[in-house]
Amino acid sequence: MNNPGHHSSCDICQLSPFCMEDKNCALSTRCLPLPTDRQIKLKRGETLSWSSDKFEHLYAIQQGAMKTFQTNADGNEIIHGFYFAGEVLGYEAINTGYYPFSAAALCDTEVCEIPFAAMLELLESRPALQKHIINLLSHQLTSSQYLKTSAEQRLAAFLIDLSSRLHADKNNLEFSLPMTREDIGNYLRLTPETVSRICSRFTANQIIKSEYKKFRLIDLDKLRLIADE
Amino acid sequence: MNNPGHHSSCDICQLSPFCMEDKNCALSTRCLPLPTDRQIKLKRGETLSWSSDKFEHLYAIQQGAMKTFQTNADGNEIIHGFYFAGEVLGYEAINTGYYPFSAAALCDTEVCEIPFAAMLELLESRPALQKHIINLLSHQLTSSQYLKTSAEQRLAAFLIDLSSRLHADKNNLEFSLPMTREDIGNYLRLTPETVSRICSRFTANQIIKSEYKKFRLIDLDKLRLIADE
DNA sequence: CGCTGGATTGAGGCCGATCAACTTCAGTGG
DNA sequence: CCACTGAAGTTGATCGGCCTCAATCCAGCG
Repeated sequence: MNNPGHHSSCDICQLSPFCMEDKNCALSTRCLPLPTDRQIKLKRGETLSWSSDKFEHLYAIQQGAMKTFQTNADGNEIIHGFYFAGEVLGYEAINTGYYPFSAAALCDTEVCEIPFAAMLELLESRPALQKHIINLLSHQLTSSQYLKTSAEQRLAAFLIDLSSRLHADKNNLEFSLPMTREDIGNYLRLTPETVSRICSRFTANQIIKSEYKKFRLIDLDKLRLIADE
Repeated sequence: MNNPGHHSSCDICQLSPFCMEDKNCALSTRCLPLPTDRQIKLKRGETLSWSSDKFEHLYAIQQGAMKTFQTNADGNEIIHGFYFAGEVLGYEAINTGYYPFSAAALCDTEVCEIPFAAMLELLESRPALQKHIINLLSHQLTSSQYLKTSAEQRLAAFLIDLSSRLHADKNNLEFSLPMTREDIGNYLRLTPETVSRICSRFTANQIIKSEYKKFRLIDLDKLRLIADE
C-alpha cells in the first residue's frame, strides 16, 4: 500500500544499461561500492539533502516515489514532477550545475546516488551508452506535458500517464498513488478540492473508480478521449 | 522588423561546437555539404515538411523564428515551443524516432538541417561534444516551464524569457515579436483577448510598453516580481 | 482607396478557487 | 479492542478570473 512500485529490483531502472555493462554495476553502490556513492533510505516526507547546492549526482528511485518541488514567495508549493521506481531525477541540474528544486519522498523510499562525473567518464568509451542517455533526456522532454486547458483534461492525462509509469497491468488498470490530492493539485495547478471533485465525477460516470489512494481505470478509451480533446 | 534575430550568422548557434570542430563545419551544409544535408528557406507560415514522419534531422534556426505545434480534435492549436535564431528544434523526436508535432515559420526563416546519425557518429570520438549535447538537452528540460497559475504570471515569465533569448540589449530591453497574440495565447493556454488585455494593463502600469509586435520592458524588476510570485 | 487579418475593448457567462462544514482514514496510547 | 486526535478527503455555497461573443479600431497592402 505504501509502495506503489511493483518492482523493487534494478531491472526496470532507466540506468540499468550503465549498471549491467560488464555484467557488473559500474555506478551505483548496489553493485560496486565507491567511496562517494550511497544508497539512501528516506522515510515519507523526508527530503534529499544534496551534499551541497552543487550538482554532483543523479538519483535513481529503487523503491517508492518522490516529488521535486519549489516553494514560491506565497508559500505555495509548485511540484515539477513525480518520480517512481526505476525513474531518475536530477537531469535538470546538469546544465546549470545546481539543483533548481528540492526533492521529497512521498512514501518510504530508497534511491541510488549516481555520481555524474563517473557517468560521463563511462560514456566516453561507450557509444551505446551515449545513445541511451540522449534517448533518456529526449524522453524527459516529451513527458510532463500537462499543458492541457481544462481540469478534467489534465487529470485524465495525469492518470493515463501514471498508470503506465507504475507498470499497471493492462487488463486490470488498478494502482495506488502515494501522493495526496494536494500534491496532485500542486502539480496540475489545481486545488485539492477540484481534484477530489473530478475524481468523484469520473467515478460517477463509470470512467474510473477512485477511493482515497486506490485508483482503477475502468473506461480507458473515454479517459483518453477526455485527455486528448 | 520581420527578423527578430539580431545575428544572422552561425556564431550564436547552439550547435556551433559541432560545426567549429577542426575549424570546419562537420555537420551543416553551410560548411561541409553532404548529400542529405540541406539549408532550408521558409516563408512566413510555411511548415517544415519532414522528409517522412521518421526522425532523421535536427533543425537549427539560422535566421527568423519558428513554432512547433499540434492541432487537437477541436481544431485548436497547441503550441509546444517557439524557436529563434541560434536555437535548435527536434530533440523531442530522438527518443521515439518520430516528430510529435509540426513546425511552422513565424516569419521568413532559414534553417540548417542537421543529420542526427552523423551527429551521433561525431559524438563517439569527442567527449567534449558528448557533454555539450547533454548540456543542451538538460537546458531544454528547464525551459518551457510556464506552469504558473495566473495569466499575468505566465505572460510576465514569457516576456522575460523571450527578452533574453532574443539577445535584447540589457540597457534597452526592446524587441519585436514575430508571433501573433493568438500564437502567444496558444502557447500560454490563454485566449488572444486575454493576452491583449494584459499587455494593455502592463503598459498602463508602466511595466512594459507594447504596441502590436513592438515590446519594450520598462520595469524589469516589477515584471520579475509578477512572474515569480 | 477599400480590403483583410490582427489587435483592442466591452458585456455577460462559466469553470475553478475560496471558504467552510463534515466525513473518513491512520496512527497513538490507554 | 476502543477512544482520541490530526491529517486527508469529500461536498456544498459563493466569488472572481478568464473565456466567449461581439463591435470597433488599426496597420499593411494591393
